Amino acid sequence: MPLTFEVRHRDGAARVGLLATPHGAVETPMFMPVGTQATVKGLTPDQLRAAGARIILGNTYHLALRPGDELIRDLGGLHRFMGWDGPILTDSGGFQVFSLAEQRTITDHGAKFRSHIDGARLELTPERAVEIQQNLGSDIAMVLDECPPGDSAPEAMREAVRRTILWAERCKRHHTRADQALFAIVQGGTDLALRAECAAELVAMDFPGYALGGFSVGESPAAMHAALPECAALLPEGKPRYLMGVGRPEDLLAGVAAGIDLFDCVMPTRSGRNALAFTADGPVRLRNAKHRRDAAPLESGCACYTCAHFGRAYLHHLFAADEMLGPTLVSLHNVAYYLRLMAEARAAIREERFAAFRAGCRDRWGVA
RNA sequence: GGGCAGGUGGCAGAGCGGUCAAUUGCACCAGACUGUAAAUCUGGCCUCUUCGGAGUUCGGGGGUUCGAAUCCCUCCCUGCCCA
Repeated sequence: MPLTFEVRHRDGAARVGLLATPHGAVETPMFMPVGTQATVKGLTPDQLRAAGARIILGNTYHLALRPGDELIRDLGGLHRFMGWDGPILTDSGGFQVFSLAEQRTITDHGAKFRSHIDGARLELTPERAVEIQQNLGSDIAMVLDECPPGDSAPEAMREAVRRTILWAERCKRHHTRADQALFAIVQGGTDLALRAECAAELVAMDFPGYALGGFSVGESPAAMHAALPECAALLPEGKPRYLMGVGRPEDLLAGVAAGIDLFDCVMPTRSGRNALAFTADGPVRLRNAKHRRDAAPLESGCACYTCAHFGRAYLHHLFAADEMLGPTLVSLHNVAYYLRLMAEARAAIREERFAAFRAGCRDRWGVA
């Protein structure tokens, strides 16, 4: 078995589980930092591990383009290539079908792209997406899906669901690597009937794990929060559930409450590079002048390397001076904060006080 | 002492008769960031404003003109070159 999953505690719909992969086991709910181009931007594997990261992401589209999936295969696979020996999940490139919309056309055969690097034409088919991910050797691969914008017309949404199902089937048929699990992705936007239809089809194909895609793609956060519980409930109880691309701390807790096990998001690292830090007391914009003389740590009580060694004034200075250590230190803290939040959520679920924990967090963040 | 070149918003630096409250960059201030085309992007940055505008600005003073940052006179100041 390339992957096992076991639910160990429940608190309402929220659950604590253990996900075991060929590169190690991780407790869930878990947040996965995003390392699109075989690097979680600005952080070394050691720093990631120290921040609490146990499983990270890589990207099919980016790595196939550069340096090439065959090259990575020949060099021993993605784990060895990037020096990360823990579990890796690779995204299929489905999100690039969405985010590179300007230079792409979609047919049932696949998505034709224009490389964002040099403009070269290339095509990502379900089969090719699987092949790339098998070459990368990730522990968890994702099916190629079509991820329409949140404000898409109902017909476009239905078409995306139809194609996502079609592609999932082809991915599954093409997938042969025994030490890799292939997860399916449910689309359908905030239309619950469409979600249900998509989930039913995919569940019938019996994947080892399921993701909810197509969230945080333009719809309101409130609409996403409202749809999550029902969407998560459409997925098999005993298999891992992954909410793709989400999100802010409050979105993560909404997902956990709905019964989601895995999350990924660029937010902690991208925001970290842009001087926005997440803390138990809400976001801190380190470029703001009010931190110029503040010797206090970014977050008091935080055990991360950044908070243990530096004050806000120093971090402010690093960003003002455009020093590369600033993005690194704040990314490090943000990743540590996200992972601590997940650890606290797991503890709260074990003690069956998750709802109170979530309410307390929202209170301190100042979220309405 | 003589010659030349200049003095524009925090800084650098455009503009050289009206469309100029004045291009642009930097600095500064604030905001955004959700399966990474992002160490990125957006907005603000003379004063007041009921956000429609209004009032004062381009070294100082005087003048020409319907109209001047832009032309003339004069004074002050800076840089370079020659004595």
